[in-house]
Order: sequence, then C-alpha cells, then structure tokens
Amino acid sequence: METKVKTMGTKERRAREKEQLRRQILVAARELFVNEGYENVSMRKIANKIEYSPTTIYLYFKDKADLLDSVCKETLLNLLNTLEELKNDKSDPVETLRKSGRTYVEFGLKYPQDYKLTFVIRPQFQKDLGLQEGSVGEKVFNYLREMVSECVRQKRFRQADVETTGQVLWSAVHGVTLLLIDFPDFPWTEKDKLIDTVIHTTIEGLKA
Amino acid sequence: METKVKTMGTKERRAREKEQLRRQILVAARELFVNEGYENVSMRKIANKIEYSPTTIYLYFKDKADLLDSVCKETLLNLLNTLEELKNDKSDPVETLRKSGRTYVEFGLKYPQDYKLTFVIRPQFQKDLGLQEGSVGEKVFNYLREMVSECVRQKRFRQADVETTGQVLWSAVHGVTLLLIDFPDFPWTEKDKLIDTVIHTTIEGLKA
DNA sequence: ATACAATATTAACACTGTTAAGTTAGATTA
DNA sequence: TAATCTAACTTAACAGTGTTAATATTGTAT
Repeated sequence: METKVKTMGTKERRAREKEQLRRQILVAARELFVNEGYENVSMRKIANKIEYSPTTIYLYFKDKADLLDSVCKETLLNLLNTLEELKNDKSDPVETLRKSGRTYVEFGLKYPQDYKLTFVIRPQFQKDLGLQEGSVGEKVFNYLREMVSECVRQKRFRQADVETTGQVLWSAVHGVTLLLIDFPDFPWTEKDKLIDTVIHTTIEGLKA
Repeated sequence: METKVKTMGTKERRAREKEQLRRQILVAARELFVNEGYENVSMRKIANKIEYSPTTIYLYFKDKADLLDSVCKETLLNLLNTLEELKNDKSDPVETLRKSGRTYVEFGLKYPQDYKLTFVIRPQFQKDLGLQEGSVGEKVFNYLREMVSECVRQKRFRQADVETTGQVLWSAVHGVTLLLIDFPDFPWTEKDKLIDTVIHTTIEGLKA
C-alpha cells in the first residue's frame, strides 16, 4: 500500500518535471521566435538556450510547426484574458465594444511578433485550423460575439446579424493592426488617431 | 563606322537576352512561390525549372529576398493596373471608391499567395520599405488618395482628412482580405456579403 | 587565331529540420 | 543489494538549404 502511494507520488513528480521542461522549451522558443523571427530560429538554437540536445525537443513537440502552434495558443490565451478584463465594464455596450477593439489592437502592437506569429505565420504552416470547437481561438471570437450580441439586443445596430457584424469588426481591427506592424515606416496618421478612427468609423457604419 | 553600329547592335541584343533570362527567372520564381510558398521554394528548385545552375540566379538577383522583392513589385503593378481601369468610371465618386474596394479585395483573393507575399511576407524579409518615393506601392496608395480626395472635395465625407480616411479604408479591405485568405475554414458569412458589408460599413461610417 | 569580357558552372561551407539508433539514469522488482 | 525495465536524453547521420569563391565555357572583338 505504502509503496503504491510512493509510486504514484514519483509518477506525479515526474509528470510535473516533464511539464516543467515542456514549459521551458516553450518560453525559450517564444523568446527566440519573437526576437529573431520564426524562420530564423533553428531547433538547435532553441536547444542551446535550454541546454539540451536538439532532439530532446522532439520528445515534447511533434515538430517545429507544433512548437509554433503551442506558442500561438498561449498568445491567444493572453489575448483572451486581456479582453475579458473588460467584461466588468458596465458602461454602454457600444462603448465596451469600442474599448474591446482598442484593447485588441493595442495587444497586437504591444506584442507585434506574437501577433503576426499567431494570425499570419501559423495559418501558413498549420493547415486546416478552422477555429475548431473548444479552441482558444474560438473563445476569442466568442468574446466578440457576446459583445456584439449585447449591442444588437439593445437595438443599437442597424443590422441584427451578429456573425457578419463581428466579422466586419474583426476585419477592421486586424487590418489596422497588421498594417501598423508591417509598414512601420509608412507615413501614417498619428497612430492613436488612426486606431480610434478605424474603430469609430466601423462602429458608426454599423449604427447608421 | 559599320563595325561600331554592329557592335552596338549586339550589345543591345545581349542586353535584351539578359533581360529575357531575368524575366524567365522571375516567372519561374513567382509560379513556385505561389504554388509552394516562399519558404518551401529553394534556389535550386527555381534553377531546375529554368534549366540553369542555381548560382546563375545570383547574376541576376542579389539574393532570395531580392527575388521576392522583384516578384512583389510586379504584383503591385498588376494591382495598380487593375485598379486604374476604374478611373474611366464616371459614376458617383463614393460609388467608384466602393468599387475600388471590391476590386482590391477581389485581387487579393484571386491571387492569395501573391497578395500575402507582397503585403505580409515581403515586409518581414525586406526591412525599411517605407513605401519610398516613386515606388509602385506609393502609386497604389496614391490611387486611393485620389479616389478619397474626390469624395472629400464633393463634401461627401464628414471628415476632410484625406490621409486618415484613406488609411481607414485600406485597413478595412486589407483586414478582410487577409482573414479570408488565412482562415479559409472559419465559418464566415457568405464571402461576397462579408466583403460588401465591410466596405459598405466603412464608407457609411465615413459619411455619417 | 588570339585575347578578352560576359556568362555560366562546379565544389564547397556552414547551416537547416528530422529520424534512427544508441546511451544514460532513475525507479521497480526479486 | 543486484538485476531489470523504462523513460529521458544524446550522438550520428541524411538530405536539403542559401550563398560564395574559384573555375570553366561561350561568343565577340582585335
């Protein structure tokens, strides 16, 4: 009996240790991906950073794309948490939606490489990620759905189609985020003004 | 005298031939980039396709990024030409702007890989392309400026700021284009409806 | 025919992602 | 405690990458 308990204890400890190394790899990978770009990071570089042999990584992740995938899932979780803080906001639902838009863009600009990794690079390497059920990505879009729903419920928008409305908003914030990231030298209008105008214009267009 | 003429003739022919091979490389590169993705195409693959040795390419292009750069410039030129056909359109300027938006998105969806190459991949490899003077990219944005200007001149938009207005429109069409390309399995509203709604919403928002 | 320039190729370097085989170390059992 | 088993990790290798330097080939001009 006692030995059995002991056995199970060590098993759990080993599982914990395994999880620890997994996280260590993930942290190293994210840092390198973000600082040097996905395609400039080799498995050997990651391995060096954590002081393991390159092949060890393959015991924890299927391949480099899987590693990217895991990094991106974390990013989406961060984004979701950041957004959900706004749920306490009890002001006008349209105002909350506006704030959500700002938060989304700000998140993208605060972690530009993570954003690109998640929303541009990953789809290229990881085919058929159709925002499958239960995924973090789906949860993020569900957040948007909720926000829009509330506006629709209160008849603040011309159109009642929550799906389309949500997608229009996503297009707008995604677009401005990526443009600001990818063309930093373009003669943009003052950044904050541009972001606000994009969001404001879209919302006004939905109300009209 | 005659020899001199002959000399200059051959010189020109050689220059033409050189230009021909350059174009051949460009065509092969574009086809491979589009079909297999930039990072899955090696210089050796391109060389195989045109039946030259890999290093020959380096006599015509500085490196792989330069090759990508040249392919993208062509893409921008195609986009510009496609858009400029709309200049004959003598209907309402707001309507013309709407059509321009549609044309832009349709171009992106017709050549999705070219679009991503130009507006997402290239900025990653080619730093400091700030839409420099005289570039094709600048000309594309100038087209947008003109369209917006006309609307502003006729006082069809609330705001008179041509720059910001143009950037807002660009954000919207860029956003929806990339989302449709990158997440083909997402449960989008019917595609045409979504595109139209994005453009319509943005323009309405500008009018309001 | 000879010299010359432009063009193209071969060989090599230091990398890449990934797999298969081999090693080590720690827990379990006898 | 000694033998066994197994999970964790490493070494070695493969086929491929972008790119450079040295070499060879070609077609033109003297």
